[in-house]
Amino acid sequence: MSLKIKLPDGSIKEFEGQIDVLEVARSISDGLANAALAGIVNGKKVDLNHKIDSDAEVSIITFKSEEGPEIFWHSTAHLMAQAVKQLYPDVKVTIGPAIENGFYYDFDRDKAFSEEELVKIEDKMKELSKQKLPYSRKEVSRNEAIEIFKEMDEPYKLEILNEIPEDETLSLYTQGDFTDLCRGPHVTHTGKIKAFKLLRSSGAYWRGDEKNKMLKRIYGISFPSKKDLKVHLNNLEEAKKRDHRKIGKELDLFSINDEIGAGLVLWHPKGAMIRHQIESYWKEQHLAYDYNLVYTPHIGKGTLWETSGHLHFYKDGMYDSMEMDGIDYYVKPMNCPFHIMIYKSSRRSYRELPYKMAELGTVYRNELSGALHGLMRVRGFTQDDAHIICTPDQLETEVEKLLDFSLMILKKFGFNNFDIYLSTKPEKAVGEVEEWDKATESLKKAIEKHGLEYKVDEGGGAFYGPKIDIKIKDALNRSWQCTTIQFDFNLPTRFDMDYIGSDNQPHRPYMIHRALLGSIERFFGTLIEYHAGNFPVWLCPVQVKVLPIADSVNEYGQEVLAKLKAAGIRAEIDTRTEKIGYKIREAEVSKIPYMFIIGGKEAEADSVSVRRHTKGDLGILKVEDAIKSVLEDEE
RNA sequence: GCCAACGUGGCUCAAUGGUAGAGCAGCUGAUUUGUAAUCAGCAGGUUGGGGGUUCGAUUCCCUUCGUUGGCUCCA
Repeated sequence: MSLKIKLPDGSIKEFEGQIDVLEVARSISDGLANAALAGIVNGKKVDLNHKIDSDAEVSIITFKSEEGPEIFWHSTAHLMAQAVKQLYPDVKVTIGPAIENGFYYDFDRDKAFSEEELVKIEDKMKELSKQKLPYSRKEVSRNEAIEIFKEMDEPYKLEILNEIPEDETLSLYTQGDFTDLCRGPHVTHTGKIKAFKLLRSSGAYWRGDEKNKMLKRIYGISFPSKKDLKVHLNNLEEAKKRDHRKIGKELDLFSINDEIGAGLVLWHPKGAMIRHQIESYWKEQHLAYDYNLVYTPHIGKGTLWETSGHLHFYKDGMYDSMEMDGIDYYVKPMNCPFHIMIYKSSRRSYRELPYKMAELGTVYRNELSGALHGLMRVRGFTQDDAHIICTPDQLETEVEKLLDFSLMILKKFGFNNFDIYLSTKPEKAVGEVEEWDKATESLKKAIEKHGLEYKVDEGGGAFYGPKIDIKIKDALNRSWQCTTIQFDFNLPTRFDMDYIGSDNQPHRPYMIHRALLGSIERFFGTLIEYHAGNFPVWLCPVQVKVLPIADSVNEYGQEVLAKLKAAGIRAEIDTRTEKIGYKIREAEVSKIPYMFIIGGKEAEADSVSVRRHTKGDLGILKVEDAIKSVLEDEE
């Protein structure tokens, strides 16, 4: 956050860090005569040493804060907690932060909050908002805080307080009869919160740990005005329309069948055609970039998974073993061990490195039933997996190439907006610190070389290495991880991988796992939502629909169809005896990008009337020209 | 797995403690049509599965499976 304000004497002051700007704003807007203009920066009160008159001109020049709405949401969370405590005094409060899209507050209560109760809470919040209760800050020592929350009988707050060092000073925020332990900042008073909506209630484990008690969480969103709220709720409605599950059904792309099993996807002909296009492109590009395409089995012996460590670290995620000839086999949850075995199938020289293997490898993971979500989280999926085995010297170049390659592929699918995350060493990790540093640095350099913005997830790496993740957002603004580029300091050692260097000595290679699309299923889901089913032309299962106006031109229609097919375009013809409006509607609903409409006029002039999906009639073109424009659109 | 909500013909949805109805899709016939729905007829459901309460349940209860929203996890 940064704050820049202009004082009455014309001087400008700037602040960085966590600023309780609203505290500042209050001093200004309330126009307290001769009030000291003060703010809170990084939790400390800052006196700006300026006495101002009630009508003095103090203006905020810039106030930048990524967490801008979060302050607002967090204040709303407090307001909600106050309402809940007033309505249900026995409920214990826990925590209630702002999140990416709104806020939540977790309460300890036996019963879940019903929809009617949410409405009741909303009404109470409205009431409290009208009272314009100021949020006041008070600083206390930890021990004072403990006394206060003991008095209030809030065990969760006490649990938090007990973990805080004794000499720490804490802040409490109080509005009306409600006090919460909170770092702040907050809006000035509850009256600022004019529009809010409690969206849903759900269960959530205390501190996110399934061993703990399941609390009852309420999610909500708020805005300074009713209009903003309306726009937001409207956006949510719009977003639902592009839900991949809905579009997948409407366009007959895929299904998930109860009788087969949860999280197991059936790709229908149209979805399969899109997948075929994705995979063909993927293979073509990998070959062009010196990857070796490989195929590996779906199951492997238990001993293999013991060596890899999966049976130790990942057993819960694996399907149970099956026995054959007294030996346990497991369905693969990952492809790595197989690729490693290909690498190890012969002595490798440094001259062979980097050695790259890529496979569209189908894996099965036992995801929790409650976590399954359309194509986004399934139990059987195909990763576009690759492993790059290289020397330490090659690391940086390889990472850079990889990022280039990833971005090129994502762009081809029309993705231009995504979030990039760099995840660094967690506390528990294998490998040397220097190795981690070197690898992390090379990842960072690669991103920065592209001038890309990224967020650092400190300690968010896997235990076996740092990684870059690229996430794409879906219709409901949830982000889904697609691309992942991960280092691995674990498997090369576990499998005792080596290569013979120029010094004729064996050396341990570096290994990079990467998936660009992530899984074909999730990628497809994201693709559907991103384009709302209006896929780029090169992916469309049917690119052109030929629509004869009457039976009399069906024959000409067939000729046009043949020409389209000869040009390599996926085309169909609709020769049913229906009105043209009906045929067009069907093609539009199916989101077919091009309609070639033909009647007597077109048949005579060797032409077609071109209609583009969502754009309408583009006029009459010679068949060859029409075909050419479709082909151009493919790129 | 946990906390909730939901589960009616292929799809979208309606109805009731007395045993299910519409639109779309499908089928049949008529219509030969100029840029987003031609008309008519037909067929289709033991209301996710199992159990219970009841004279009677799809409607109430239990259980199971699944879906949805979260928690957790992750591609």
